[in-house]
Amino acid sequence: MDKHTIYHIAERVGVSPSTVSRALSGRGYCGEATKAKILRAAQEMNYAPDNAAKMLKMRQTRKIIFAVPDICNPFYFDMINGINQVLEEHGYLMILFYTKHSLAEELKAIQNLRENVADGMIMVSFNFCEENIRAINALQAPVVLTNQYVSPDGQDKFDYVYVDTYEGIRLGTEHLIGQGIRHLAYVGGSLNEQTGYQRFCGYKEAMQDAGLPLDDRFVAESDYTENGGYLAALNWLNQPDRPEGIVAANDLMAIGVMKACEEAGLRVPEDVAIVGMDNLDLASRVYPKLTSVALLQEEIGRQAALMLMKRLEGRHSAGKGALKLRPRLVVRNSSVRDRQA
Amino acid sequence: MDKHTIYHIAERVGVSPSTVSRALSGRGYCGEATKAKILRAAQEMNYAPDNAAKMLKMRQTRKIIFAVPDICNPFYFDMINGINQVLEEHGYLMILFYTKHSLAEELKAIQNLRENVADGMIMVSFNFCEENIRAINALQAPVVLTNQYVSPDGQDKFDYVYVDTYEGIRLGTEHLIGQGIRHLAYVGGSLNEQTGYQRFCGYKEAMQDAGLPLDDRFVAESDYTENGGYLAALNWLNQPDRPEGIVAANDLMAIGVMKACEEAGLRVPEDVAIVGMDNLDLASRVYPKLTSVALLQEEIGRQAALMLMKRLEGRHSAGKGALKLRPRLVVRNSSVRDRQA
DNA sequence: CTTCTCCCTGCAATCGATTGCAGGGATCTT
DNA sequence: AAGATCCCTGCAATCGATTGCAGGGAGAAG
Repeated sequence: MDKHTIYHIAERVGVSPSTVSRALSGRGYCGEATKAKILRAAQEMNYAPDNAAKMLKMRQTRKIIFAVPDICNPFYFDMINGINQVLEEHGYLMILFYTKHSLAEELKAIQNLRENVADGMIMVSFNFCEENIRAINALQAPVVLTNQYVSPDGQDKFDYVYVDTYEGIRLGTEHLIGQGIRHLAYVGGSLNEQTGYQRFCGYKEAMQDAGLPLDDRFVAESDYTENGGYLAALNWLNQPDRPEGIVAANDLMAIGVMKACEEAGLRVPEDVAIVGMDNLDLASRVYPKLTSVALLQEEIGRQAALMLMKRLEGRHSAGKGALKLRPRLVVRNSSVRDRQA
Repeated sequence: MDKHTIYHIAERVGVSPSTVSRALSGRGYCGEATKAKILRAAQEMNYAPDNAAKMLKMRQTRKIIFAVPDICNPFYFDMINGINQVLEEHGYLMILFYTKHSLAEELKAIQNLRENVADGMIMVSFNFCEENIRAINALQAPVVLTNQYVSPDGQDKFDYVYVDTYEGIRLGTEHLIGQGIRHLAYVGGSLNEQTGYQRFCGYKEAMQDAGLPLDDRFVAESDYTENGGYLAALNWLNQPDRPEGIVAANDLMAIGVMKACEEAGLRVPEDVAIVGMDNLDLASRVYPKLTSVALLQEEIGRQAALMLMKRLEGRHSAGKGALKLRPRLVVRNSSVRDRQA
């Protein structure tokens, strides 16, 4: 039951620790007879190798950090799932790090990498700024981001995998326009942040291309929560010229919008048509079912993990990796007037 | 940018590595002047301590494993959240380990503990059997289970925190009976597994206490998935003496049951009243809103983590810890006939 | 019989931080 | 002035596994 080391095994079998190490790891020469004796002794003594010692000597942890802004958002669980599939195949473990949308926590995650807590990191960040980008670039360990990020100078050392959310919002907006709706509103995230701004552009350009006017009163900067969507919609629905269609930059906000419609006594989609984005499990369960843009989060997780594994295994070491996936519109009842809910 | 060690700092400042270690860790004596010089040098050299070396010498990792059967089930998100709150306060990281409901994977998680990958583990297991119980008992590291588990001999060394799901199902069943429903059905998990059996007993005893007959035809052993609930209900709803009320042992199955009702053209709750258990976020979002028994998963996570922290900090080392939380019924539309959906 | 390989094994250094022990200097006590 | 006390610092061992180097034995080749 006590902790045994290779030294104990060595003593018992009557060989040197190095031989034990070679027998157990399979590296280097080792005679069949001694190897068998060593393996049997290890078995009998219930030997387990010490991870810390291995880490120290081998200079690798076989762990990666997944830094995620918000554990509560179901969006990320699909990513976790995708990442985990790949890690498992490669014999890595996942350390889940919750950054709470805060720069300070992201820097803590980065610090953990500096301390060799893990071999690499996959990060979802809404806080791109000079400070964390510099910190990431200074790392030895590879990092994969899952946001779109346009590097100012093209000098950044990290890879990224992302879905084009500009195109996603554009798809959703064009879908509503295609339903004959001309008076639209948009609720998204902060416009000061790259992702939030790109999504808004998807809306803006779809409107412009259809020759529709853009009204500031019907564009809300919110926070990706259900309540945020609810509040934005509540404001619009009281106006005499309320919108007939609302594009939300994620599903949670779209669900908040639906709730506001319900309270205002408006029917979805007859009075107000709605599209969301993320295509959460939830989207097909709310009433009416929510039309949403699928962002393939599981696939993103898988691809990000694959990219990280490549880096860690030394292949693919030159150049920056970037992979862009295309979103897909999933049409349900919240946006189509001639369907049954 | 290169990796620096305390030896480099020592050389630069002109002291010994031990002094550097003392200055940085704050343990042992160290003069103020030298300490200041050392801290400044560390700062300038961008020094980061090596986690592996620290782990090896200190014999602790400051990580814990959370072994969870199913990453896709939203039930566990809340637990992760609760656990994480406590870990963060104590400066621990979480390694997420996905056991896929498989004994082999649970044993792998245990093996990781034996190899000192983490200092302790919180585990959700539906595979209690002699093999993994023995493996857990043989561990040095503390383990907290979040299932109810009645030890045959009282000799087990692990703690547990759980919600009494027997009482939960009983609450749900009594609620339906209280609505005047006399013809009930129950869909749960395997009866060969402790948790599954206890839940069934909650149903059975509530029925018996109300003087209602128990009919094997209306008890289904399923698998806690939406589809499992769907199939069980489909079978019942075709019968001439279909049940007026269905108790499901979790929300996903309850939602499957609702789907079957919808397809069979039966109204919920007018034709069939339904209660679930878990009180997922989803329960209040489906249509009609699902009455469910809340199992306080976030609180369980928090309590389990607290118990583990106590063990790791050496307090509370004697005796087995057990904490039982009481479930709570949340009444919504799926079970009450005189409400609006 | 000698020489050259080819295996197998042991010695000892190494990864980077921590810590018990002891020595030395400064200050205080009697 | 001698001894006691308190700080500060360095030496060296330690945690447990890995690995380059070299020595030794067996067999093959000449």
